[in-house]
Amino acid sequence: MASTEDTIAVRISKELADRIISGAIEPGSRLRQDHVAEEFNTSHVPVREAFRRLEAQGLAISEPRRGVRVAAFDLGEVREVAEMRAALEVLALRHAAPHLTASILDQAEEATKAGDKSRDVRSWEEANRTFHRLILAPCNMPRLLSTIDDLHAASARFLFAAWRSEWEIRTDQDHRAILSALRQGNVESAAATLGRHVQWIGQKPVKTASGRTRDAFAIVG
Amino acid sequence: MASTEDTIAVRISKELADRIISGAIEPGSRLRQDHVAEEFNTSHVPVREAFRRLEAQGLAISEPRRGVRVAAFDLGEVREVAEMRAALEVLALRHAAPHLTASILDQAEEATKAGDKSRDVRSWEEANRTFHRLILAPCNMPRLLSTIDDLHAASARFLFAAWRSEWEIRTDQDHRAILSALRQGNVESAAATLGRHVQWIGQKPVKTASGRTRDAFAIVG
DNA sequence: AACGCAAAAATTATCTATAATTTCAAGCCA
DNA sequence: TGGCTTGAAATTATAGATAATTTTTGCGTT
Repeated sequence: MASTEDTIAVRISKELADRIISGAIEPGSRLRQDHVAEEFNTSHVPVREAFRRLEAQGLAISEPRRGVRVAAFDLGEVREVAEMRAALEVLALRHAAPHLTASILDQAEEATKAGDKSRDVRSWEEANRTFHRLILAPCNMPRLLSTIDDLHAASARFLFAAWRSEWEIRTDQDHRAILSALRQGNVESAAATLGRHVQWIGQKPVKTASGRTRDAFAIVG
Repeated sequence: MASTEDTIAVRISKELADRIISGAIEPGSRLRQDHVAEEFNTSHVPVREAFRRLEAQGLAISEPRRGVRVAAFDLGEVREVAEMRAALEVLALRHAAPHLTASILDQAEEATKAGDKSRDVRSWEEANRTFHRLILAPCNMPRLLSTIDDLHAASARFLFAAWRSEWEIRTDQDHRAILSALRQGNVESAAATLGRHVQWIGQKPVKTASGRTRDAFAIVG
């Protein structure tokens, strides 16, 4: 990671994005530029630029003169992101399919196996993201891919919010079905499965701060 | 337009976005922060934030320590934006359809008529954008709508680059077909037409700086 | 105790100044 | 002539300082 290449603003935005996604900073909490600046030993100018980047990714919300806060989210937004991912990943897959090689599909299968073996959410999420990236990247549509990346970041955030600690091992049949369809050159079937796959919304009871339990939702694909 | 409400950075980014979209600033040309700052009578700090916003919209590209330049584009990107718009606008329409009222559809029809009467690209583009916004906004998916907005900005840029001056009047049958399908409650048909509609890429010979002619491409829907 | 007002503190937004890097052009050498 | 070096000018990136706004706190009143 050539982080020395990056500008300070980029470094800060990446670090903050990580914390927001992982849940280390709570939704709705304020991001204070001077505090962040002090933590990273910089002035607040790069911090403000980092805030603009987070805003663009949908991870933070800025109100003029009233500061920046970590974006909140609800079931509606989980659904929205799921549907956007379905639409865009299907589009990307259709364009990527002609350029997929056996080697790429093998790597994607490895990623699936890694996901199935994962004993915690974080490593499952990473493997899952790798799978999707591998089969979509050959579409060669940079704007589409970067939009999908932002949606994956949002997905991961929802996921970590719901499955903070416990995670049960599960084998991903969808990934396998997608790979098998692609290997047979059946792009339509692969696309259809992918579209259904990323719209599957998992549900899980979680304890709230007040001790009560409610259902949390997240995209699990 | 309560531009006094906006922060200086937002005002600058809006103005620069306008110029980039209209073609007043050429693709590839550098945006120099001190020059922009001087023009807007500010320091360069808000200018830098404006640059980050333009970057997020895909209108500018920033290379660390080497400055920001207006994003270039080619036929591939025109196609990419067209396909993303098709996928996302269809999604938005499906969700908006149940909330569409007769009044909204009437307004959309007015927008279509305004487009048909337009004698220049700029007013046609505005009417077209109004039409799409009207029928999609009720989907109530803010993230989706803002992504679509950015894609419309890109579309407009391609359009203005191709049809800088001449524009021929044309009646938009697609818009009418979409409205009629929606009035009959036939969402699937409306969505299918919309998907085809925004992927239609117009082609037009334009004179290059060197006096030669080449084909320019743009999304015309 | 609850409410509202006012002063103090904190915070954001912007400006000015400085350091670091890149660009560009003139001069030099092969 | 052509490519390379070098230094000046331009430009970006960051720091430090200031003005303006918002939030918090504390006090007095009901």
